[in-house]
Amino acid sequence: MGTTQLEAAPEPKYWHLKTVLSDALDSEFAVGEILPNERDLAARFGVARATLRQALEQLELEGRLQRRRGVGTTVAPPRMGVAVASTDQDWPGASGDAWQAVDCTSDEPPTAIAGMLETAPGESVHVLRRTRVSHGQPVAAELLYVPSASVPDLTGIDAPSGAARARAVVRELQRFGLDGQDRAVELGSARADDAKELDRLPGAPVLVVTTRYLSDGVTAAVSVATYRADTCRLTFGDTTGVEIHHTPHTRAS
Amino acid sequence: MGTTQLEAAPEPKYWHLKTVLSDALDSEFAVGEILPNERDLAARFGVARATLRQALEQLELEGRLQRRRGVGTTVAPPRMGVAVASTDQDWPGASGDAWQAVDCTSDEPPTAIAGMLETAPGESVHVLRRTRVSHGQPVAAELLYVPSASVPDLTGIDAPSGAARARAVVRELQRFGLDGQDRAVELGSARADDAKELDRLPGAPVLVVTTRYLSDGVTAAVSVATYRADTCRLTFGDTTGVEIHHTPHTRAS
DNA sequence: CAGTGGTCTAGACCACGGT
DNA sequence: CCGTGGTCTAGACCACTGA
Repeated sequence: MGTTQLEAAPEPKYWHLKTVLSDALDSEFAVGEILPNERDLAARFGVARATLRQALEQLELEGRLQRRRGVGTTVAPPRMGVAVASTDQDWPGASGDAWQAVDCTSDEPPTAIAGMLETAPGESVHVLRRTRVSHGQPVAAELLYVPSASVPDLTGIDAPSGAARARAVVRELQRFGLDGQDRAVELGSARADDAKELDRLPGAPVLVVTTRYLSDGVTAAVSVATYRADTCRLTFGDTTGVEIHHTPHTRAS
Repeated sequence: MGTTQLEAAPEPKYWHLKTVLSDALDSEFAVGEILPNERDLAARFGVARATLRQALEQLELEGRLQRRRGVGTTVAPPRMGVAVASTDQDWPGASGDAWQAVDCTSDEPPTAIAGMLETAPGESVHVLRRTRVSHGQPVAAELLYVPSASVPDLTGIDAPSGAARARAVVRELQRFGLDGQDRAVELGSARADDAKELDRLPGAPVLVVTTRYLSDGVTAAVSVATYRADTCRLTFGDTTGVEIHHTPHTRAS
């Protein structure tokens, strides 16, 4: 027999702290309420501020807290469900979608994008910037790459750039048939420009949704959308509006 | 005193450091190569170890690095594409899927799950644990909740628990028609049990995929799958095997 | 065993938001 | 201006891995 391991597993302080805080959030705080500042909290729990911050960071990552410099730490509402794909596949800009065109320029795409678009090296494409707002706050920033070949009838548009041109490009795109979409979701950290759009600090965790729009068997456009990982739950499927009470994750059963 | 302010950079040190390291990874290191240890790296860049670690953490979050205690920091291969949904919707356990049944118990589900299953409070359901391996390493751990009503013909099965029973439950599930699936993806941190399964530390960032299986208009089962966020890119759509060269994110355009 | 990353401390200063 | 969270330092010890 021998090794009866009771496993006196030394749980890290910040991990235990996270559990304690999480329970406190459930029982003693209301959504939107402001927590004591980090220095007070650290003193109250008898740990260094860095340790306390490690716990807060995890809770923010899980969407339980929201921290803003100069303001304080508040209890976050449950993550909002954001529909990424419906059963019926549509071009970007289909009527009633939640995206707002911001700008349109012409630029050389990153190599990874150029590879998906199968454009020649150095070839410029239309680069649309769009943002998505849900429940009154920005949830996603998107860069939509559209090769010139996908919007041949754009010559008549006078606006050389800006939101007006962006809408024109989207309008032209919808004249084509859409064969399908390929999507991928991965974790990333917000670039400086996206972070600004999302009202977060650079490096904030984001869910990066890369979508390839297929028309006539070729990639007609590629979209890279970065969603705030702290506030969003991406939904796929038919009943996008269904309420899921709370993420079962990180909660003890 | 560290703050050498000759650089007109309001950019945080760790952020700049991350960029420098990222470029170095592209140009000077091969996949799998071991980096110098954190103390040496910090000294080389003239920063405290904590600051260096902040940069490494971000790079690990983005899937560029892999760190293992007692071993070192290695250059991670590009994220692997993991198919989460195909066009044809299937029950879990459909022939040829990548999941491996591990265990099956009967337990009361978390309240959030019970809400989706619309089971009575306190009612026990089958809880299957499955793991998913891709390219030789574990990528996901799943808990599949199946109400007894969804598998009425399970009485003949002798195995009270374990992998054999898990496979039996899955087999019974497939006898029903599948109306559709609802999926949601969100960021979470690995619970201790999932972390062990995924060969990561507790708290590691994971992509939580919650799937609701609909049959005859009711929720026949709910699955909560946690994917390693550092190594996985979740793919949705028809051409799940398509190679996407590199995440365009976090790379300067 | 030695070396690695993981945790933790007790300070300090900075950047930002609101008053 | 003050108070907040964000960044940074220079140590220390612990837990794990592999030889």
